[in-house]
Amino acid sequence: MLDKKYNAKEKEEKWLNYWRDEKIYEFKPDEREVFSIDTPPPTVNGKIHIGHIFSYSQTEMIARYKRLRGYNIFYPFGFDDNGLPSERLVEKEQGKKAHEIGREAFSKLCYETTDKYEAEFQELFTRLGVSTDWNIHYKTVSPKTIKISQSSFLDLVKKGHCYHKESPALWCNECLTSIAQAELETKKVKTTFNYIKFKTVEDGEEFVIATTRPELLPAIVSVFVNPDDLKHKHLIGKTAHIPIIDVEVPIMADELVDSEKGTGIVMCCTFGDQTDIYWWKKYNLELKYIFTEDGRIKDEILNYGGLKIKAARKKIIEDLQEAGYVLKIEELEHEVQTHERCGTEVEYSVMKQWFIDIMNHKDDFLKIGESINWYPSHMQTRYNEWVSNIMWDWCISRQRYFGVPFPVWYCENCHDPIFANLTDLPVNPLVDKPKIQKCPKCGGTNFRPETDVMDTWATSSVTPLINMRYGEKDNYEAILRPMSLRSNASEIIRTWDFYTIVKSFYHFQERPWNNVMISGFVMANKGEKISKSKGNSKAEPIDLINEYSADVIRYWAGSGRLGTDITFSEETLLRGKKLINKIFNVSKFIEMHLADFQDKEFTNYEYIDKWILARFQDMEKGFLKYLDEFEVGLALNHLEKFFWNFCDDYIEIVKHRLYRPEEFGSEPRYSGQKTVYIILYKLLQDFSIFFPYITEEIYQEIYHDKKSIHLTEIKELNFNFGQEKEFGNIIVDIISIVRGEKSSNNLSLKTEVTNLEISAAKEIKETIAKAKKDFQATLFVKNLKFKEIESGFKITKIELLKDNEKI
RNA sequence: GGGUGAUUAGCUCAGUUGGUUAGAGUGCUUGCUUGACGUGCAAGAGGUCAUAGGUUCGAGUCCUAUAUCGCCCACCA
Repeated sequence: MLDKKYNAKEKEEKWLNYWRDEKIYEFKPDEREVFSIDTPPPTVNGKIHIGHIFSYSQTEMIARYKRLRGYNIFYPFGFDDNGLPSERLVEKEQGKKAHEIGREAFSKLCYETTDKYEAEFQELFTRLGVSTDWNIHYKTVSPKTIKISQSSFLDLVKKGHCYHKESPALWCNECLTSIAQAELETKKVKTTFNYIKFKTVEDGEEFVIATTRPELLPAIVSVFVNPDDLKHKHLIGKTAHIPIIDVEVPIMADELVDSEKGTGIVMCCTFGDQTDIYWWKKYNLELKYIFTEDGRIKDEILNYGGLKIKAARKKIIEDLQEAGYVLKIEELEHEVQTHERCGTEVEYSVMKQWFIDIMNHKDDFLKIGESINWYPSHMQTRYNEWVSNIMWDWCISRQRYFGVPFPVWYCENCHDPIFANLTDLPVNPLVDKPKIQKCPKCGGTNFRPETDVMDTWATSSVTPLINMRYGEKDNYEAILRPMSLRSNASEIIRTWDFYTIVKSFYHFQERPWNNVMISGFVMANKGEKISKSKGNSKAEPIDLINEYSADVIRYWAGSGRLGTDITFSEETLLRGKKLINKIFNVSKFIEMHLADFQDKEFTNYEYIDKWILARFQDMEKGFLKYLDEFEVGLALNHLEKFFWNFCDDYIEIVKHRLYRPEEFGSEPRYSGQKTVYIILYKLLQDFSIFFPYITEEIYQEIYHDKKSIHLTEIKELNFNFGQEKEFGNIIVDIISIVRGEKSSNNLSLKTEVTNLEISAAKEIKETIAKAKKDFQATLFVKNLKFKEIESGFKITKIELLKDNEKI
C-alpha cells in the first residue's frame, strides 16, 4: 500500500540507493541500439548555481526518454577541470598567483581543489536524479584523457593541421598567457580620443590622426588612408614623420580604412588591433613589437621603456602636448576586448605558439554543421555566423601550468620540435625525456621541454574521443561515431561545439554527433541574467532540493521551450509540487480500486472508458513527438494538461462505478478498473522522465513487472475509438454546464438534480444514452429527459434540490 | 553597427500549417467538509496579443519598420 502521505526526502534517498545498488543506469554494450549523449563537462570554477540544474536536467530527461524507448543509453558525465578556470579558482582561494606558488605545488593544489568541487557537483547531480553511469565518468586532466588529448594533438600534427609558429596571438598580461578569440569578452571602458599632428616628409603638409592608443606611436610601421578618400588621396605614396619618436613611415592606401571614422587617416602599428595584423601580413610590413609579456614597454624604447602601458600612454600624451603636437583630446567611452577569465584588456604578442588551422577549412566546418540537426534550428545560424566570421587560426598553447602538456621537446641546437611516440603517451616533457638520442634533423643531443600547456577547449573538444576511448584497443568507436546527441547552452556554440566539430573533422572527416540541442539561460528576473556580482541567484541548488524535493525542482527545470531563457520562479515550483501531490493521490485512489483486479483480455469497455483511452492515445502521440524534437518542456506541458483532465473529469465520472458494483454491475466496474490500470501505468512511464523518484515509488507498489520503471518500455496504445473521442467531450461539456449551475447557486456539487432536460441532436442524444448511468451518477441526476432538435445541444430544463427543500 | 531570438492576463508561460467569442497555472473574488487529494473541487473577474504600417475574405500567427530585452559578434581610426 502506498503511504498516506508521500515523504519525498525519505523516498528519494531510498530509490537513489536502489538504483545504485541494482545498477539501473549502468552502460553495457548489448544487442540494443545505443543512444549516446555528449553532455558538457562542467567547468570546475567553484560556482554551482541553478543554471546548472536547468540545462543538465533537460538533457537528462532525454536520456530517460530514450531509455524508455528501448535504447541502450550511453550517458557519461565529465568534469572540465584543467586550464585557466581552475587555475584562477585556486589563485583566488590561495590569494597568490600561480607563478608565486611554483609549477609543481600549484598543480597539486589544482588537483586537490578540483577534486573537492567535483565531489560537490557529483553529489548535486546524483541527488537531482541524473541517470548517468558514474563508472564511465571522466575528467579532462586525468592520465587517460591527457593521453587522448596528446594523441589528438599528434594526429593533427601528422596530418598537417597543427603548426608551431611565431605569429601574433592574443595575449593577456594579467594571466600571462596567450588566449584564443573565443575567450574574448567586450567591456565598456572610458578613455580619450587623441588628435595628433603628423607631417609629410616630402612637403611638410600637416595631417591629423586620431587615436586612443598614443603609446603605440613607437610601434607605427605605416599610415593608411582610403584610396577613394578625395580629401586625403594626395597623401598616398608620401612619407609620414612620426612626432617625438622621430621615425619616418610610408603612407599607403587600403579599402579597409573608413574615411568617416576619426580623421579618416589611420596609423598601423604592430600590433594595435586585428586590422594592423591584417595589413602587416598583407603588405609585409616591418615588425615593431614594443610590449613585454607583463604589459610594459620594452626597455629599449627610448623615454618610455619599463613603463606600464597605461602609464606610457599618459606620459606620451603629456610629451606630445608639450611639443605642440596635440590638436585636441576628446573623452570617449568605447568597448574594448578583454579576457573573459579576468577582465583585463587584451594585447597582441608575437611568440611561438601552437595553432590549429581553422582558416583553410571553414567551408568544411560549415558543411559539417549542415549535416547536423540543430534544435532549435535557428541555432545553426549562430554557428554559421561564428564560423564565417572567424579571423584567426586557433591558438591552443597557453603559458600556464595546470593543463594537458604538449608531448613535445625542442632541439637546443636547431630548435626543431621533437614529438613523443604515440605508444609512450601520456608524457610530461618536463619530467620525461624524449626516446631518441639525437635530433633527426641536425643530430643535436640536448633537448628543451615545451613548458606550455593546452588550452582548456583544446582538451574539452575531445569529449567524443574520450567517450569512445580513442586509440585504445577495446574502444567504442563502432557505437559512438558519431554520437547521437550533443547538448549545451547557446553561449558555447562558438567554443565547445565548434572546436569539437573541428577536431572531429580533422580526425575522421565526419560530424561528431547527429543532433545538437541548445538550451537557454536561467534569468533571475525578466531580462536579468543570474550573475554572482548582482547576487541575484535566489537559492543554492542543494537547498532547493532539500526544500522542494528533486522531482519538484526537475519540474521547474523541465519547463520552457528549448533554446529559450527561463525565469526562476517560485510559482512554477509550487505548480510542480501540486502536480506531484496529485499524481500520488490519484495513484492511491487507483491502487485502492485495484485490490481485487486481475489483468486479463478485455474488450467490452464502457463508453466513457473508450473516450479516455482514445484521448490518452492521442495525447501520447503529441507527447512523443515533442520529445523526439527534444522539446522536453512542451512534452511535459502537454502531458500535464491531459493528466489534470484525467483526474478532474474522468476519475470523477468513473469513481461511482468503481465504488458501487452492486449498482452499476461488475463488468462495467471491471472496465473502469482495466482502464485506470492501463492509463496509470502509462502516465507513470511518461511522468518518470521528469519525476523519476515518485513514479518509481508508485510503480514498485502497484506494478513492479520490471526491476525499475526506468527499465520499462513505452509502447503506444493501439485502440480505434474515433467516435468516442469526439462525442465523449460533449458529455464532459454538459457535466461542466450543470456543475456551473450548481456553483453559481452556491450549492454543493453533490446536490441532486431532480429534473434535467437536454435538447440535443440525435447522435448526441444517443451518445449520452450510451453513458447514461455514468452521466447521471456524476451529476446526481434523478430524472433525465431528452428532446430532439436539429443540431447541437442545450440544457432546456434544470431543477436543483435546494438545501431548504431537503429539510 | 551586424546576426539571432523574444515581447500574449498582475506574475510565470502555452498558442502546431493564418480560420469562430485568445488558453493554462499562479494571484485575486465567490462557493463547495464530494467515501484519493483543501497541496483539493467548482465557478467568476482580468488581455486593443510591444508599437505603426502592409498582405489577405480573415492576422497573436505572414511581410516591413520602430521600441525594449536576452544571447553571439564587430567596433580600439
